[in-house]
This record gives sequence, C-alpha cells and structure tokens, in this order.
Amino acid sequence: MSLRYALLDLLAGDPMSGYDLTGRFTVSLANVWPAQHSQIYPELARLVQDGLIVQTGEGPRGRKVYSITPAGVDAITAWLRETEPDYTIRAESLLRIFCLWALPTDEALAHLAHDRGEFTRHRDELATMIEKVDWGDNLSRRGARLSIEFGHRYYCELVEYVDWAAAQIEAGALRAGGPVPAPTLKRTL
Amino acid sequence: MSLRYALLDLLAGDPMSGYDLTGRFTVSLANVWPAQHSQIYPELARLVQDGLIVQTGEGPRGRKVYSITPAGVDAITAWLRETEPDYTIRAESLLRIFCLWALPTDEALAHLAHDRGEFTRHRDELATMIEKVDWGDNLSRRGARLSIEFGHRYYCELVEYVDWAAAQIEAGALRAGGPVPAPTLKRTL
DNA sequence: CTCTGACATGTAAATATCTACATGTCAGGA
DNA sequence: TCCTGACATGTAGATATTTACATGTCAGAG
Repeated sequence: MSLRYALLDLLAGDPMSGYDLTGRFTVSLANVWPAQHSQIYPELARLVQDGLIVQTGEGPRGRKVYSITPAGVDAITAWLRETEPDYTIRAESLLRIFCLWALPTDEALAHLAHDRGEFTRHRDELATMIEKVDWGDNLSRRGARLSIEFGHRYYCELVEYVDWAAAQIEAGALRAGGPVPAPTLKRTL
Repeated sequence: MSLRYALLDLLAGDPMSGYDLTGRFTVSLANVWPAQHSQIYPELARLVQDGLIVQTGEGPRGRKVYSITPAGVDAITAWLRETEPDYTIRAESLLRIFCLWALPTDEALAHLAHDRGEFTRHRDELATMIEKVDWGDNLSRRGARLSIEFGHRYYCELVEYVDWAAAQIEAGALRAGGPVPAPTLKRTL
C-alpha cells in the first residue's frame, strides 16, 4: 500500500495531475519509492473512489488535477499510527556488488567506477535541489525536504562505499589467498 | 530477476537448502534484497530446470541441498555484463518519515525514536557479524563481506539521519512558520 | 503549415512479491 | 512416551510492479 500513501503525501503538498506525480516519482521520491505512470493512474482512480482525493481542476490535453481531501490526510495519519514500519530495503545495485566475484578484477573495478558515476550524479542533483528549491511554508514540502536530505546523505555514503569496495577489490579481496577484508572502521558500536 | 541472482550468489558461496537460503535472506541479504520462502522454493525449481543449479545432497525432513553449476556461474557473469543496473531503492521506512507532517510533533518524534531503535539494532547486529564471522577464502563469502559492510554503513548513516530529522522536527520544521530546514552539511559537492 | 517532441492519460499482459494455507519430520525436554 | 518447537518444503490466491501497447493534444521551431 506504500504507493497509495506516497501519492497522498505528494498531493498534500500541492494539487497536481498524474503526469506531475509521475515526474515527482523520478526525482524526490525516486530515492524512496519508485513508481511508473502505469501504476499511478489506476491508483489515482481508486483513491478517488475511496474519497481520499478529488479532482479539483483540469487543463489542456485531458489534464486532470487532483487534491487531497481531509479523509485523505486522516488516511496518512492512520497509516503512520496503526501499521508497523517495514524496515527492509531493496537495492539491486548493491546486490550486483555482492556478485562481483564472478567478474575478473579489472571488469569488477570498471563496474564499480560506473556505479560511482551514477551515485555522484544523483548526489549532485540532490545537492542542487536542496540549494535551489524554495522549501516554503508548506508542511508536506517540508517533509519532502527531510526525504531529499536523506537521499543526499545516502548517495554521499554510497560514493564513499564504492571507493572502499574498489580499494578492497584492488587489494585482491576477491582473489583466493588475497587479503580478507577486515573491519576497517569501528564506528559507534 | 534479481532474486534469481541472489540465490545463485548464495549457492556459489556454499551448497545449501531452500531453508538455509531463506535464513540468509533474513540476515545478510535482508539489507539488499529481501525474500520469503514462498518465493524461494519455486525459483529454486526453475533454476534446476534451467540447469543453473543441481541438487547435490539430501537430509532429514526432506531437506534438499543445492549447488551452483558452471552454467550458473556464467549466468551471474552474463547478468553483470549484459544488463543495466537499476539504481533505484525502495525503503518504506523512509517514505514514512516523508509523511511525518501528518502527526503531531510529539508523536512524530516518538515515531523517529522507534525507528532509531530498529536502526541501531540492525547496525549492531551487522557489526557483530563483521567481527565474529570467519570470512575465509571463499570468493562469494567475500562478496558477502562487501555487502555486510554496506549494510553496516547504511545503518550508521540512518541513525545519524534520524537524529538530524528529529532535531529538525523539534525545532519546528513541520509547523507552519517554524524554521525551514536549511542545508546543514555541505558535503563534497 | 507541417513536423516533432513534450505533454497527458490510460489499459493489458506478464512477472514478482506477499500472505495465508497446508503438510510432515525430527530432536529434546517433561 | 508425549508434546512442543524448530526444521523443512511446498502451493494458492491476492496484490503490486513492470513492460509494452495504445491513443490523442498542443506548442514551438523551421
């Protein structure tokens, strides 16, 4: 049901269309709960049926603008209060790093270098957003600010991590008889 | 298809049963690609059909032990080489923080405190694993070591992040007219 | 005026994932 | 000996997600 609440949250920030929402899912929410338009439109229809959002405007090319209802806000509150958080994460790119032993060392390093490029790109995009966007007085947009901050920290961390991983692999961590990666940082335990 | 490669990777580390694999998905892989036994058993059957794994042993209570085949190793290599990584992440717990504006401040803070407990627990579990487990000479287990390191760093980061978010909310970031969360750390931009 | 590309909304079918059901074995403690 | 709980494997049905198909509008460049 996460998609439902992601949509409600965005609509609480500003009324917008399915197309606009899809765009948000490729920027701010992409770092938390990705979704495509083919999933978003049917869910919007269900939200209207359930009275959690209403269509409050229209525009060119069949554009439909939706707004959250008080019942919609209540639905978010109830979700936060009554359901247990799911603390699992899914990250395919990390699973790949897990599997890098199946490539020769130079190829594994090239793979990591490619990842690093992606991660710095995301990191810098988010940094720009943090600086440029007017976070205003809107409560939900301020929630978004918290999320963007997370995304930024996450990608900073990822860049540091791939550098660490690359150093380990260069040192032969994925070759038999090479050094075993030891705990290099004893963080707050 | 990620589940498939997660299973192949684990079986490359050590031959084991579906039950054992399920256990792995609740520890090391839980931080990257969670899965339940009801998804694992059918996928194992498909992997056998495709010749990527074979049953190499049995045990009490119908236990079946599987091993990866050379074709299975090749499948991982081909996956890494031929498919584009998906850099998106899914984290429901972060989406919740995104939505915290829908709760009164004290409840929002309590929610974050609960999250913090979970994150420190995960962090400490992983720290223990890093110290206690013999990472040996097995290439795939060494890949696992890279993944555990990531999980540990990730949860360290999450703990710092919820502390930051809690401070922001305490300072009134989610009340109208309160301070707007400004970029507090200028990391490597 | 025509073309192109961004805007805009949807549906269908195939996969993947989750929740619940269903069944049976074996070891160890009471 | 009986009971319990961990071990062990599976299936069924409901949801969620992805990929591909399908359609149409409008603004601006050439």
